[in-house]
Amino acid sequence: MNLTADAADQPTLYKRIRADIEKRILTGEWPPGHRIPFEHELVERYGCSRMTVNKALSELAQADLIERRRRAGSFVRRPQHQSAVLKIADIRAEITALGRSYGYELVGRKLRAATAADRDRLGVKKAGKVVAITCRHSADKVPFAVEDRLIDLSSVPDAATADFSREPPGSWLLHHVPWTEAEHTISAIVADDRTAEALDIAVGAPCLVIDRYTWRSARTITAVRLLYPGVSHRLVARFKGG
Amino acid sequence: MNLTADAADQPTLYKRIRADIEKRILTGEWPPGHRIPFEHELVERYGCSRMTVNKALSELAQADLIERRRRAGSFVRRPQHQSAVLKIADIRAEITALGRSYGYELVGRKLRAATAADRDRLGVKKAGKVVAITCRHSADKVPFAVEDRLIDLSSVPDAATADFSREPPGSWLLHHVPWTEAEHTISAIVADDRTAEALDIAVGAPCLVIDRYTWRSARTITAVRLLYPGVSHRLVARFKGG
DNA sequence: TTGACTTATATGTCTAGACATATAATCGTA
DNA sequence: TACGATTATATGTCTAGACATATAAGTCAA
Repeated sequence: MNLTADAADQPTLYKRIRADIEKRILTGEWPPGHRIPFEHELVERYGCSRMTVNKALSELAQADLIERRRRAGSFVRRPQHQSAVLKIADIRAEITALGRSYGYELVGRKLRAATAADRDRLGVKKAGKVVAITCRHSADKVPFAVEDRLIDLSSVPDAATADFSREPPGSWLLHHVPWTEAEHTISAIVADDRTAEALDIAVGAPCLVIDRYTWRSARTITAVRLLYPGVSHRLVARFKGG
Repeated sequence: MNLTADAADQPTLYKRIRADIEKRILTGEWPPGHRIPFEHELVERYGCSRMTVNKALSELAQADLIERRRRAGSFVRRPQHQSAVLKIADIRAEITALGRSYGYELVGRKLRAATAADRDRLGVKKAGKVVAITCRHSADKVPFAVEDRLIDLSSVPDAATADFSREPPGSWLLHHVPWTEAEHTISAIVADDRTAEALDIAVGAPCLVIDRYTWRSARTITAVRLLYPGVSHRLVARFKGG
C-alpha cells in the first residue's frame, strides 16, 4: 500500500533523485502537467553531473510517470487509467499460493487434423494437426477450474508426444515455449449440464470464463478456455484513476 | 502482433543494441537463462563506449527482460507469466472506442454517514460521511453496465457537491483525484430481479462483475461495483507463457 | 571435505566534458 | 496581423575515463 521507499534510504544518488521526484508526483504535490525542474536546476540542487540527473529522469520517463520534451522541459504525465497490471497466475501456482493442495486430472486428449472450428479458434487459415485437451484443476479435492485447450502442432510439434496425464498442458507449454504474447477475453456464462457436472455446481450457476489466445512471433501456439465457478479472482493495478 | 522494430531502423546506437538483444530474446534464439555477451564484448562488437552498452542493458533490465548479476554477467529472464497488462478503459472511452454512442443516467445519489457496511466496503475503520451513487451506462441506448459506487468524503470532500447527474462519477474522479492505486476483483453472478431490470436482460442470465477498490497514499478514495451483461471484455497481455 | 580467506572480474555508479536535435520563443517582414 | 526565418535552450546521445562493490572462483588450512 505504500507508494515508494523514502528518498533517504536510497544508497545511490540517482535513485535518491528519482525517489524524490516520484514521491512528489504520487502524493499529488506535483500534479499532472506540472513542469519538474530542469536538468541544470537539479544538477545544481544535488551538486552532481548532468548524466546522473539524466539517468533519474530517463527512468521516470520509461516508467511513464513523466514526459520529456526538448526545449520545453519535463512534465508530470496524467495516469494511464486505461491500463493496469493484471495478475493471472498459472492455476497450479494460484492454488498453492492459497495454501491449498493442487489436484490435476486429464479428462481427454485427442490428436486430429484441424477442423474448421479449430482453425477458427486458433486464428489460422491452413489446415494442420492439433491436439485438443480437456482437463480439470482442483483445490483441496474440490473442482477449481476446467480447461479446454487446443495446441497448434505446426508451431509446437513436441506437444504431440508430451505426456499430459501428469503435467498440465499450461505448465508444459510454459517450459517448452517461453516468451509468447497473449490476448485474454473475460466473460460470464451460466453453467450447462456438462459444465455443472465438471465443476460440481448447479446447472444455471454463474461461471467466469477466461479465453486466452497465445502466439509467438506471428505463429499461433495455443487457444484455451478456462471455466471457473463464479467465485472471484483478484487483480492488482497500480497508479490508475477513477 | 510484431515483436519489435527491426534493429536497423533504430536511429541511435544504444537503441540498436537494445533492439538487437531484445529480438534474440523474444524469438527464442537466446532462451531464458542464456548469458548475453559481457559489456566489454558488446563494446568491442559495436565499437562504442561502455556507457552506451550499459544504457541498453539497463533498459532491458528495467523491462525485466534480462537479469544482471555482478561478476557473473547478464542473463535472459524467464517470462513473468503471472502478470499481464490489463486494459480496462473508462466506460465512456470503452463505448466510444467501439464507435457506439455513449449514454449516461444517474439513478440515485445519497449523502450519508457511513454505515457499518459502507465502512467495510471502503476498508476504513472510522465513521465519516460518504456519497453513494448508482448509475447506468448505455451504448446505442442499450444498457451496457450498471455502476454502484461509494466515495469517501473524508478523502474527497469535493464529491459532496459535485454534479453527478451529467458527468459519471468515474470520469469526475479521474479529473479530480489523479495518481491513485487500485485493486480489482472479477467474478461472475447471475442476474437477480433488480439487476435484470436495470440491464434489460433475463433473470438468471450471467453477469460479469468488476469490483474496484481505489486508494491514494493509504487513504481510501472509492469502491465501485460494475455489473456487465455476460458479454466479453478483451484484454491484451504481452510476453507471457502458457 | 569443509570452511575461511583472497583475488579477479563484471556490473553499478559517477564525472566533465562534447556535439546533435527538436522546438519554444523571438524577430523581421509582407 | 499573419507568416516565415532565426535563435536560444532543454533534452538526447555519446565518450573515455574513474572508483565502488558484489560475488564467482580459486587458494589454503583445519
